[in-house]
Order: sequence, then structure tokens, then C-alpha cells
Amino acid sequence: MSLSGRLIDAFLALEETRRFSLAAQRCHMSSPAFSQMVARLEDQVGVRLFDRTTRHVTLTPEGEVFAQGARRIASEMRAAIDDLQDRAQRRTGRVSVAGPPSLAADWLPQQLAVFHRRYPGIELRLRDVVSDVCLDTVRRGEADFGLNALPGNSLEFEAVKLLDEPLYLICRADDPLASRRKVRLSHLRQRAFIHTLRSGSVWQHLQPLLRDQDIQDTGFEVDQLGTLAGLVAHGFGISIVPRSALQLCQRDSLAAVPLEGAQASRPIYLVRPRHRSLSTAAAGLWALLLQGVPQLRRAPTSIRPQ
Amino acid sequence: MSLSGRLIDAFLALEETRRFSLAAQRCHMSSPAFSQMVARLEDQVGVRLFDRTTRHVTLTPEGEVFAQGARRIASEMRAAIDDLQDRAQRRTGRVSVAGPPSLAADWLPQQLAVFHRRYPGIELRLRDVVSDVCLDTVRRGEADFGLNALPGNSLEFEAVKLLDEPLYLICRADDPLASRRKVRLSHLRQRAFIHTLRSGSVWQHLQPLLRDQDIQDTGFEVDQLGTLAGLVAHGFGISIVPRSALQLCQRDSLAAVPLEGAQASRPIYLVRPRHRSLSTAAAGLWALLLQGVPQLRRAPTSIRPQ
DNA sequence: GTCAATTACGTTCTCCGTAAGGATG
DNA sequence: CATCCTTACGGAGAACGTAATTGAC
Repeated sequence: MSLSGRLIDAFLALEETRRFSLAAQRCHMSSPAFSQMVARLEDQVGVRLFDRTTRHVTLTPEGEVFAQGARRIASEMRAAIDDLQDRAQRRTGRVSVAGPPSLAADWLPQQLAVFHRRYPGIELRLRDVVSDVCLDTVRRGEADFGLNALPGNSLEFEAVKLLDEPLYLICRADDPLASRRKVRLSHLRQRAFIHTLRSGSVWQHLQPLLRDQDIQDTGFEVDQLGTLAGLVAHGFGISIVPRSALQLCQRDSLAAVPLEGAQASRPIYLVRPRHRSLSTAAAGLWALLLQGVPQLRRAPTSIRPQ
Repeated sequence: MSLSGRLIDAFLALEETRRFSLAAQRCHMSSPAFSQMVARLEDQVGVRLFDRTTRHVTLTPEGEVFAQGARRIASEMRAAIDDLQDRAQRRTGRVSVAGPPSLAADWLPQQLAVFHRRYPGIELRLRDVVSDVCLDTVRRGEADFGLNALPGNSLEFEAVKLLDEPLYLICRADDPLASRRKVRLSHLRQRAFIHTLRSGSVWQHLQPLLRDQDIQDTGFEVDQLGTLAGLVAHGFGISIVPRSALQLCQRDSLAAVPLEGAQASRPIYLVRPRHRSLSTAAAGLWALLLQGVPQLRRAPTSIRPQ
């Protein structure tokens, strides 16, 4: 009632060699054991598959029919196992990561490139998402894991902190604040402020703090960091971005000044579903990202006054 | 290293129910045994297929990949076994018989019709062959078995005699011989004779005997029995056919007279290869033909003088 | 605390290998 | 008579079930 891979292999070996002794040898078994094996197979399928005397071994008509099925079964088995092992060896597979636009601009692609050089067979996908939808993306399985400023519900997600990423004030190069080595939130009092997306992590992080500082909201709420830089450059206000976003704000007329104080940085977590394990490929990328943190700490910060 | 049908079934049961206890029950096993079974499967394929706590069972990404392969494997296994058992039950299959034109004219189709009513799923094929090629057809596997006047080499073929089929003289109704109740070969002395195919069994059977009887050879050698009847009807000569061929010679102007004497009949054997067993379907038809001999003995012989 | 999966362990059964038997050419 | 498949039989290992344990909610 139940075929096994070994029975199929035995059948195919005998079908090819037409000799019990040879086929047994090929299957690394004694001849009697092999004989019993064929008998078991015939018993299980319910029909005689070989005509055999001590001199000749031939397929029965039913055996010839079964041979086709046996080859398909063996092929499917091999394919299934090979596929799995290719994935285990990271020779094939697919990983999808969700991360914030700032990291998706440079560091994540850089890390993905390293990963791709090491495991060229693995298909990669990067979804740039705002903080709000990151966890949803992971929850729905559209990404294997995500990078996010919030670790998510600890019952649902498992998170490890990658690093605390310093925040920077972005202002015009001729702004008085641009000459400071550091700024505090209190320095921003009364200033016009351009928000990044309300659903983004920086906004979520700073919003309660800025409310205390009597910040003047310009009403602008941009999606692309390039747009933000343009607005700041043309005098509509100032803004705050994480260090990894500085590169996207690179303009001659702009300056960046590190924030200091209690909330001068925002965390970045690696977040994955707690109750679903990562694929081997995803686990590999996860580990690589953890190792890649130093490159992130050394992120380019060339926007500087003077 | 070796998947078995039971492991695949276990995997699919768990994949569907997502509960060890339910899946174990469905596989008619205890829960611990089932648990070990899944562990064995995971050990054999080399990767974890399920994420499980005592509360939740989920497929790993690799498990989801494997599920597709597992379904294909299970499907191929089921198909292979079902096909075999359909054939064993004679619900499907194919039989090819080779027989002489005389029997192929009526009796064989009649028997095939009986077989087809009983086993409508089995595909039937009837090859009408002259004696010469009958055994070749069987040897090459183009027919599962044959009907032939010669039993063939007993090392190569296994033959059972169906019956001895009486031979009849075919002549014009106004022939002096037509009024006889029986004729002997000696009565044919000096008569012009029309041969059926030299490769046919009747010719092979009679040729040495006719040579002793100073038979006059017309030079005609026909393929179709209808042609033979036409030649006889128009006075070119006489001929001899087996009883089963009489129906094909049915004409008002013709008469048939049974031969008597030592060689007044030719045998018909069922012949099959000795070293290859018959398919279940073929064995069924073989048995049915053996049972159908009485109908062959009662073959229509309406060609009669007066 | 309860429920579900797992581990522990004794038992049964499958399955292999060695040795003897039987059939074929 | 030589060769090759099969049967017989004993032992090793696999796999199952019962009972105890661990872990999650």
C-alpha cells in the first residue's frame, strides 16, 4: 500500500540491468534481500512486475506500464529533495526584505550586493516601505523580515536592534544653526519644520518631542527625501533625517548638523515573525546584515558646514 | 535519503490539519509515533519543514516548497498504483490478437465483442495475419498472442490447441463433386486448383499432400477469400478452405463439401511467448477464447449442395 | 492549569545478510 | 554442472505504542 523510494530505485535498477545480482549490487544489498524487496514491491502494487526464471528477467506488460510511473516518481522525489538541498546550501531561493527608504538608498543595496556575490543563485527583493507598513509587509509574508524603527509586538515579532542611528538637522548652509557642531531640539524653537511622511519612523519618533518645542509646522509632508532637500534648500524650513538619509540630501546649499540629547537617534531593528522561521536564504541575509552594521556606522556624512 | 509514501502522506496530513494529533489520527497512528515520523522526514530531507510549538504548527518556507513536491509525488504514486490496479481489474488495458483471416472474419470479432461487453475499458486490437507472420507478430510484441495452425518452437512459444478445424472443398454448385456428402483428396486428381496464399496455413498444410495427387496448379494465388470464391464461381478451378472461411465464400453458384480422411482438418493453436507473461487483459481474452470454442465448432456452414 | 507536542522506553515487526535449496540452460 | 534466483532462518535496527515530560497560552 505504500511505495518507498528504495523500492522504486530497486525496481528501476532491475528494470535496467535485468539481473537480480547486478541490480542488488548497484543498490548495495545482498541478492536475497534484493529479491525479497522486489517481491515486496510486487506484493504492494498487487501485480507481478517481472517474469523471471533463474536465467532470464523480463518485465511483464504491467511492469512496463509501471516503469513509466516509477521513473516519474523517482524523478519527482529527486527533484523535491534536490530543490530543498539547493535551498539549504543557498544555491537557490528567494529573500525579500522590507526596509525604510533611507537604508534602501545605499546600505541595504550594498549589503544585498555582498550577499548576491556570495550566493548568486538566490533571488533578492527589496521593498522600501515606510515604518507604518513595514510590520504589515512582514506579517503578510510579503517580506521575510524587515528593518524598522519599532520592534513590533514582542508576541508576534522577534526583533534585534541593529544600531541607533544618529539624527541630523538639515538646514540651509547659510542658516545660523549650520555653523554649530551640534544642535539640541530646543534650538529649533519657533522654526518652520518640514515633515517627512507621518507614517515614517522619524516623524513618529520626533512628533511628541517637537510638540513640546513650539515648532511651526509648514504643512509640507513629503515622500521622497530629495523633495525634502529641495524644500529646505529653497528656504521653506528645516527638517531632521537619519544619517543614512544624508546622502540623499547632498546639495551645496545644504548643511547637516548632528542632534544631541536624549532623543538624538532613532533605533533600527531587524524584525521577523516570531512563529515562522526564516528560510535558509533569509537567515543568511539576516546574519549578513548584522555583520554589516559597521559599514552602516561609517555611513557617509559629507554634508558639513565648512 | 529515501522518501516513502507513508512519510509523504504524513507530511501532507500535517500540512493540511496543522495538528499533530489530528494528522496522527488520520494516519492511524499514535501521536508520538507520528511526531517521530515527521522528525524522520525532516532528517531525511535535511531541513526543518514545520515550525511547531505545543500550540501552533506552521510550515517553514522550505516546508511550503516541499509541499508542492510532496503533492506531486503522492499524485504520481497514486496514479501509478491505480493504473496498475485498474489493469489488474481489467478496467483498463489493451490486448492485441493476431489471427488468420478466416477466424478474423467472424468468430474472433464475435468473441472480442463478448470480451468488450464484459470489459468495456479495455482497448482491443485484432491483426489479421497469414500464418507465416503470425508468430513473428507475437514475437515482436505487436500481438499479445496469436491464433495459428502451427504451434511454433516450443522453446519460444507456449501453445494450446483450440480445435481441429474441418477443411472444405469449394467448387461450383454444378460440379460433380458438389453432390457428394464428403470428398477425399484423391477425388481431386487432375483438377485445376486455386491456391490461397502460400504463406497461409491451409496451403502449408495441404501442399505436400496435394503434390501426391497430381493436382493441376492454376497459378492463381489469392489473398482475399472473396477473390478465391469469385475465381471458383467463374470456373477457374476448385479450392479448399477451413470451415470458418465458408461464410466468406457464400454464393449461390458455389458449394462446399467437407473433406474426409487423415488430413481433413487443420489445427488452430493459441500461441503465446513462453518467457513473457500475458497482461491481465490478454490473459482474460485468452481464457475467453478457450471457452468460445463451442461457438467455433458450430460455425455456419450454410454453403451446401441442395 | 490545561492542552498539545515531545521524550523515554519497552516491545513488535520489518528488513537485511548468511547459508541452503531449486530451477534453468 | 554451473549459474542465478529463491527460500529459510537468525539477528540488528527501525518504528510503534504507553507513559512521563516539557512547553505554550
